[in-house]
Amino acid sequence: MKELTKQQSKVLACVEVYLNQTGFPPTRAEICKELGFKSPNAAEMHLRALEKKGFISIQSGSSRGISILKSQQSFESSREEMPVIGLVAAGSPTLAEENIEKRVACDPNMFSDSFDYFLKVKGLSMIEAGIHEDDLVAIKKTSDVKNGDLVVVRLEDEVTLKYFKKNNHNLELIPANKDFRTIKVDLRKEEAFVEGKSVGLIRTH
Amino acid sequence: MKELTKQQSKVLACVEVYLNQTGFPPTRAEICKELGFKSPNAAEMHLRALEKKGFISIQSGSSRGISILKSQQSFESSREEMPVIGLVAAGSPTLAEENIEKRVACDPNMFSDSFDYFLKVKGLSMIEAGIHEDDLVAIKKTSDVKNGDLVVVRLEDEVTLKYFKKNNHNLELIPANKDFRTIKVDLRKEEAFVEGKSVGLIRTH
DNA sequence: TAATATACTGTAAAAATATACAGTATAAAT
DNA sequence: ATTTATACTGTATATTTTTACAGTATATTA
Repeated sequence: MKELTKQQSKVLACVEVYLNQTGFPPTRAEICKELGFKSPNAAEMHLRALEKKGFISIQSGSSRGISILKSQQSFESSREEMPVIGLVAAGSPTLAEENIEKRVACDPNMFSDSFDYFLKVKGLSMIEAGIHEDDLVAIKKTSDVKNGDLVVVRLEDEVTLKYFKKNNHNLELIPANKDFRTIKVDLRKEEAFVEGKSVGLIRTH
Repeated sequence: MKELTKQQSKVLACVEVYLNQTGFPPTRAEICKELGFKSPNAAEMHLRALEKKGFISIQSGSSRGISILKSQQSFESSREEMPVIGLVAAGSPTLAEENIEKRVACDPNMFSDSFDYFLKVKGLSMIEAGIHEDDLVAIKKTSDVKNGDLVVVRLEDEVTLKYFKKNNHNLELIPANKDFRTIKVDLRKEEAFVEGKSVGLIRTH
């Protein structure tokens, strides 16, 4: 029921192209001219079908009142839906589809630095830094971090969000909660991978 | 010569917002309705000026034939530039141009509820709620708030962000910091205006 | 074989829209 | 003191546009 006929697909493409070129949607007559129809009703019927199938909405009575709901050519990288990843205990936070809890539309440059994904916080280890459970921390993938940065580090099979402090081979991952202990890593004996650092945070109240 | 007057700027913003919300540009009449003009010619003249200054192009004879050439606020199709307002001591936080510190591109529905602007937090009165100085709290304009909500309230000439608690005529505005005192208002003697409530928060690290 | 869906043509009227024209008012510039 | 630019109101009209109605044709389904 949700599939488009060949002609409906053409009409939808025509509307999208027109929109991209002019910045506003075409009239029925313009669609006809573009696709070679001789009656505005041809375009009208296709638009109605597209609306019924949920691809567009038509604002009745308004000229050019067509809004694209489902874009046909929507697989462009221009979408700014940032993935939200749960802080899973095992394995690094990958962007594999199964780890993505949801996506949030926002500007990748809304913080001082760009970022690659959101990490959903579990636990209370950073509570005194004002980071609560279920907050979304914006993570920029990088291993270029300084002491004091809030970083995502993977140790063995555990991923953690902590303050970063390193002196030679001694790495400390410092929580912001008196009830938690600093994780100390001797880099000569154990491995630690810096996955990224936080550039911001969002929370839903 | 390329600078916009205040009104031209408003009209351009109006067109851009309309476009983002509906997917097509507004008519002259719709601009008037939005901005409070009573003559379609008011919109017409501003549009002509915007065209002359190179911010838009108008396809003569076409309804809604407005194309944005230079966007005032460079935002993408599915996002809006949400205003950021400083928490000023005097007066209510209005969206007047002079109160807007900057704008942040993001999805107005990124939180559980839609919102109207960001309030930039001053002071530490909500620190135990994980709300820091300079955090941006997303505010939805409403007076429909419940006890426990994080609200923006105006008292006399002071605007404050606190937890809301009301019993009959006793209003309490509760901070989240032991060093601050709860503000108690007897609504029979003093007035208090609920400007809105928080639906979320963003912070730049 | 009839019914149904797709895909149109052609016409026309009502409604939406752009846009010209004639004014008014105000503040800043000359 | 007069011009100039900004910022409108109010009205009217030609044009654009939507949209309903009446058909035609063809392929597919029942």
